[in-house]
Amino acid sequence: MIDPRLVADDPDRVKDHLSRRQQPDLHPIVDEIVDLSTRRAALLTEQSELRNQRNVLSKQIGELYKQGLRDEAEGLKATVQQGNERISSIEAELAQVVSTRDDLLLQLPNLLDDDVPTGASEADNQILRVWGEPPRFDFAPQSHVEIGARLGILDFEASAKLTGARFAVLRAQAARLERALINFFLDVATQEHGYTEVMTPYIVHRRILEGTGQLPKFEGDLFKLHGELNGSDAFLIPTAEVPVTNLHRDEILEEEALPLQYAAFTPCFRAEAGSAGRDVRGMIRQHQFHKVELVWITTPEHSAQAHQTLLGHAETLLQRLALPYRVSLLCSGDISFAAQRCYDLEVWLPSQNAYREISSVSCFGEFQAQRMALRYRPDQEANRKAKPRPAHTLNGSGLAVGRTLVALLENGQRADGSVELPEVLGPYMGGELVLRPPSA
RNA sequence: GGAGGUGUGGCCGAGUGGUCGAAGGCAGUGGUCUUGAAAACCACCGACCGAAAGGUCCGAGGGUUCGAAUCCCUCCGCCUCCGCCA
Repeated sequence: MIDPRLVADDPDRVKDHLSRRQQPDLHPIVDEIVDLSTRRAALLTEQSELRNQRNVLSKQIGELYKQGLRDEAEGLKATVQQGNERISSIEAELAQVVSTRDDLLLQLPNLLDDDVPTGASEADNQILRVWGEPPRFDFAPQSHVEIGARLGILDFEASAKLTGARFAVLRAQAARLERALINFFLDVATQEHGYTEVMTPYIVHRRILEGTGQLPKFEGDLFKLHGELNGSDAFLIPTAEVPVTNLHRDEILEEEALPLQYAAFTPCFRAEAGSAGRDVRGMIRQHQFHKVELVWITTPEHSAQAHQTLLGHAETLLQRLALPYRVSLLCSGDISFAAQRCYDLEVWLPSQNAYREISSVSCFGEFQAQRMALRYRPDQEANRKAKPRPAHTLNGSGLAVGRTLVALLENGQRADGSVELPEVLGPYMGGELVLRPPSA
């Protein structure tokens, strides 16, 4: 979340960012937070004074008893009891004020980075560069659905039997290709780009999702477990970002330990609420898909550079796979709730004659760190205590596995119905780099 | 699922309802000593809120009390045994 102090001190700046995000309707929330912060400060001061009085008097009572001065002690007790009543009412109001303020704070999206272009929609995103050439076909290119059916490796009828729409069954070479991509992505990340691989739970508690910003606003996008798990509401993760970024919540990391770089393969579960009718066919938009996610935890001084590095890591993967893609910088109206700056990598899909998102590389600044109490202690000069500061977090897909598989099938398709895969996957596919129909 | 135990500062580990934010040890930091290092010795050494005074934090949340790390309740984590299971 945004630093509560910043909201209180410079509400106009916050409102300006909300306007850029096309959300001026949130302005009243800012004003409310300012009021609540003022009230909170007053209550805190009064509470602190009363507690001090209680502590002082309680000590006196103890001593009076030791000296056998019971009557004097009883008199003080009455005073303390009176104070306690006032403390109780202050505490009640304080709890109310703080929880209301925090609820509101959690609803505010992140501040935007200066270089985020102002715009209303996807159409205003800035295309930064285009890599590779969309392949030319001397036949009408088919979609991965047709290709997969002809090869007998994508089976949407089977998945429909199991769980209905927006699921897929992968067979034979498709299943192997999915697994190959996972391993390829993880190997590059861990062996070349310095990431530590982690495997995490795929079910997390509510507060974990609040930490990364999916909750409280987007509960409808998530699959929620029925009933509680270990004492809390629990959800299927929509991305590895959630468990991985939260790995160090409630910690204070030493600056010299930063940056932390994690790579995680997980399935991702998304309800896809509100996307009815969009991309219903095929593997583009699924309730369950696989993704390798790259996560950074670093300092405010290094996060901008880290963002570029991370972007480069994701791009490397597309380049090795020889998939044509472009990079865009999301505008203020299209960028997600928690992000401060975000690049999308979009891969070329011949069947759609369009670039489609395959990776989203975001810098969150301290937004997530504030929410999850993820801090670091800056390197300090001798004898000078350095206060802990919120760390900066980043993440990027590296890459979405299902969509990569789709892109490979569609870009690698040939007139005879076979598909040619890039060289780099050789070791992962047992050297079989051409997928052929069963009869061929 | 059944039974029992346990949860204190970076780590280990004392702790009685009252002056405990918490003994002691280790680690760490600064210093004395030394040519240097080690050893020894001395000092410092948690976090949060606050301009400050001061306040809060002994797994979490409630309760009892003038006062709770210490008593009571609920929850969570960890450990051991049994059962079940990949």
